[in-house]
Amino acid sequence: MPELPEVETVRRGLEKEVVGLPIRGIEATYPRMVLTGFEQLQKTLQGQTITGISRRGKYLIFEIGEHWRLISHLRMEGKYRLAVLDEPLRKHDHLSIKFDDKQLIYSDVRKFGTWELILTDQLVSYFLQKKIGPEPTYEAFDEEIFREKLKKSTKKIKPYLLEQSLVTGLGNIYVDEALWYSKIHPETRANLLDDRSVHELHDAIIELLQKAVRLGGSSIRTYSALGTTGKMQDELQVYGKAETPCSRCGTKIQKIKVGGRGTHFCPTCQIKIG
DNA sequence: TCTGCTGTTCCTAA
DNA sequence: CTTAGGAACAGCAG
Repeated sequence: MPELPEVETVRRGLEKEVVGLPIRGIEATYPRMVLTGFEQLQKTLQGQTITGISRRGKYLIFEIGEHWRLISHLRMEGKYRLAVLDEPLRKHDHLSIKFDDKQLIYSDVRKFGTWELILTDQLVSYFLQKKIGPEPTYEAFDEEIFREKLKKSTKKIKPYLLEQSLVTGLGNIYVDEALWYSKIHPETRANLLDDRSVHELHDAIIELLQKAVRLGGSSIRTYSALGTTGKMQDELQVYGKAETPCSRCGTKIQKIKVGGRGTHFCPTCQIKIG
């Protein structure tokens, strides 16, 4: 499910459903996905109450009591859903948190998603170490700093944005969208972007992700789970639109490969420089 | 059956 | 430092 808007939508759903509930037990059919160890997680969280759900970039953070934070990353296909207590786990369900009268199930076909239990004290250093950049808001995402970083790099802009270090939250869908809005070719080297382009890109990222959050994210492959009823997929301009006309100029949207990822762009609006 | 594709991230090697 | 490529895993389309 995972770019920032989808993760934020899941966060809001979880917040409504599980905050304030004491954890009665945790079950795993795939304990290996708990990188910090399933047994310790089970022992530590038994009886503790979920006090909040927060988010940093694409990471969900379960706040558990004062001292513990459970960091959940959905990667490509992780999903949460609520179920009655006696519902058995299905094929791709890996973990379940049991409450008094319901359970929260984590399901993930590709098993890429992870859970990590850390002390609250370690939260800041966790994200520092992963080099997670600022949140995509006007307050946190400073255009000057963005411009200076871009100026010092010859990386292609698309893969660079996917690193999460310039700004966090973009994935393969929204990065293509943001580059289309700011009329930048995805293979443009970062240091070749002029100030005007950088400005447009900066604002496009913020506006696009904020709009996607407002619309509840994009639901591309969906079934009943928290955060899967978004409307943003109807607003996409290039992602998944290969061979259809660009809404700005009518040219057919092209699909190429950049940094190993499928990449959609308008060859007329997004001219390659350099 | 085989290939290539998929909303992510991390690691290695050149 | 940069990039490319592959790995983790499973399913789907052609």
